[in-house]
Amino acid sequence: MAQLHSVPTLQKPTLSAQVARHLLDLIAQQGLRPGALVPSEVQICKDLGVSRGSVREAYRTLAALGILEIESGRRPRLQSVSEHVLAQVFGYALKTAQVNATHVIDTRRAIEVQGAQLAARNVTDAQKVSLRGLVDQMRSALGDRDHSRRVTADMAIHTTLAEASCNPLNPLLLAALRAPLEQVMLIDLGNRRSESELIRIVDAHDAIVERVCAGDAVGAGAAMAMHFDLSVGSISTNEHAAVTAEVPASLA
Amino acid sequence: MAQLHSVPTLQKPTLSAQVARHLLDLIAQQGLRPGALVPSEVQICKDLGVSRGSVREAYRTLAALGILEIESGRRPRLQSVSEHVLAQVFGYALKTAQVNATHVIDTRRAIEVQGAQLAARNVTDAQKVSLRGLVDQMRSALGDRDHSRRVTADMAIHTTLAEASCNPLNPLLLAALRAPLEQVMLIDLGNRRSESELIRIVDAHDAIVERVCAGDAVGAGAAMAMHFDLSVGSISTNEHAAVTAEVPASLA
DNA sequence: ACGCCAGATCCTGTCTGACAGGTTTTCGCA
DNA sequence: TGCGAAAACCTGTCAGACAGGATCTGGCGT
Repeated sequence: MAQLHSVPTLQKPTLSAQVARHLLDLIAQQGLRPGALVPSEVQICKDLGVSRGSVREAYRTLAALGILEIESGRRPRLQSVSEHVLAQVFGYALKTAQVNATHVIDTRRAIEVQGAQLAARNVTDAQKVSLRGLVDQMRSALGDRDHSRRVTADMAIHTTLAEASCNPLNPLLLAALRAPLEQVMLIDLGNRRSESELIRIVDAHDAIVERVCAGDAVGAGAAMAMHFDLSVGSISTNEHAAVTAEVPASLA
Repeated sequence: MAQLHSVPTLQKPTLSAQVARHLLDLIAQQGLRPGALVPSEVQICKDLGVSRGSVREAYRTLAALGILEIESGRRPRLQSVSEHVLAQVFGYALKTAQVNATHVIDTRRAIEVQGAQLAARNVTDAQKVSLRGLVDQMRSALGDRDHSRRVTADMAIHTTLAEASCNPLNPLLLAALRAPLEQVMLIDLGNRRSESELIRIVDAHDAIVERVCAGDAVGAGAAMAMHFDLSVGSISTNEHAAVTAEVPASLA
C-alpha cells in the first residue's frame, strides 16, 4: 500500500515528503475536487505528530505544483490545474538552454494542429461568432501603428480555438508554451514583419477560422499547420523550417 | 526591473517568494546550467538577511518545480528538467477529474504523430537498429503468457521515436503524459486484447518504424496516427473515438 | 426580530535557536 | 607523498513565539 513515488525530487523518504504524500492520499481517498478545503498546517501537525516546519514544507511543495492554494489567514484549498506551473518548467528549460524556441514552437504546432481539428468538430455557435469577430478585429488592426491590438486578437483566436477543442489540456499547454516564449523572445516579432507578411498572417487566421466554422477538421488542421510553417519560416530560415514546411501538404 | 511574475501561487510578495525570485534571477544572470551549484541556505540567509525558514521554503518551492536538486548534506544544484513535475501536474488533473484519460491520450497522439514525422527526418542509424530490434522483440513476445515483454518493447519504441525526433520536449511530454495514465488505468489493457488485435498492434509498430527508417515523414505520421486510432478504438468505443478515427485517413 | 459591529478564534508568515546526521574539505601523521 | 581522521559545512527536523490577516460568534442597538 505504501507506494513510494517520491513526491518532489527526494529519494530518501524525508518527513516532509511523507507528509506531502499523505496529503495527496487524503485528496485521492476523499475524492476532493478543486476548491475543497484541506486541513490546516496545525491540524496535520497534531494528526501526524510532526513539527509545523515539516508540514509547512510539504504544503509549500504542493503549492509550488499548483495543487494547493495557500493564502495568509485562510485555510488552504485545492486549486484548479493552471498553466503557471507548466510555464515555469518550460521557462526554466528555455533559460538554461535545455530546449530552444524552435522546440517549443514545434510542440505548439503539434498541439494546435490537432486542436484545430478537434475544434472543427466541437466548436459552438457562440465560439464561431467570437472567432469571426476576432478575425475582423485583427484585420481592422492592420493599419495600427503599434501591433498590440492585432497581437491581442491573434492570441485570443488561438486561445479560443484551444478551448473549442474540448480538450482542457489544449488551452493549458498552449498557455504554458506561449508564456515562456514571450519572456525569452524580447524582440516583438510583429514589428519586424512587412505589410504583406501581416496580411498573409491575417489571411491565415481567417482560413483557419473559416475551416473550423465549416466543421472541416482536415482543412482546419491543414490551415493551422500552414500558418505555423509560414510564421516559423519568416522567423528563421534554417533548414528545420524547411523540413516542417513539407508536412502540411500531407495534412490536406 | 522588479518584474513580479509571482513565483509559486502567491500574489502578495511574501518573503519566501521574493527569495525564490532572487534565486531564479541569480540563475538567469550567471547563465547557470544544470549541474551548477547554487549558494547554500545559510549563505542566502546572510546575503539577504532573512531567516533560514523562509529561505528553506523558497528552496523547497524550486525543488518541487524540478529546478533544484536538494539532498541532505550536499550543496543544492540545478537539475535537468525532468518529466516528474509535469507528470505530477497531469496526474493531479486526472485524479481530480479536471481532465480524463481520453484528453491525455489525445494529447499524446498530437505529440507522437508530429514526433514520428520529425523522427523520420532525424533518426540516426543506431536508432534505426534499435527500433528494428525492438519490433522483433515485440513480435517474438506475442506468444508470451504475460504481456510484460511486449509492453516493455512497445514503450521503448515510443520513447526511442520521441528521442529520435530531436525535440527534447517530445520524450519529456511523452513520459509526463504516460506515467499518470498508468496509475489511473489499473486494468492492464494488453490482457484484454485478442490475439488478432495484438498482431495488428505489432504490425502497426512495424509500419511506423519502417516509415521512420525509410525517412518518410508523411508516412510515419500517418502510421502513428493510425496506431493511436486503432488502440483508442479498442479501449473504448465512445463517440469520441469515432471522431478521431476519421482524422488519420486524412494524414495518409 | 433583524442587522451590524467588535471581540474571540483560527490560520498563515516569519524569526530565533538548537541539535542530529550526512558530505566535503582539510590537515596532520605515517 | 599518500591516507585517514577530524573539522567545517550543509540539510533535516524540532520547539516556541509573535505579528497580522481572515473568519466566526455573540451581543448590542435599532
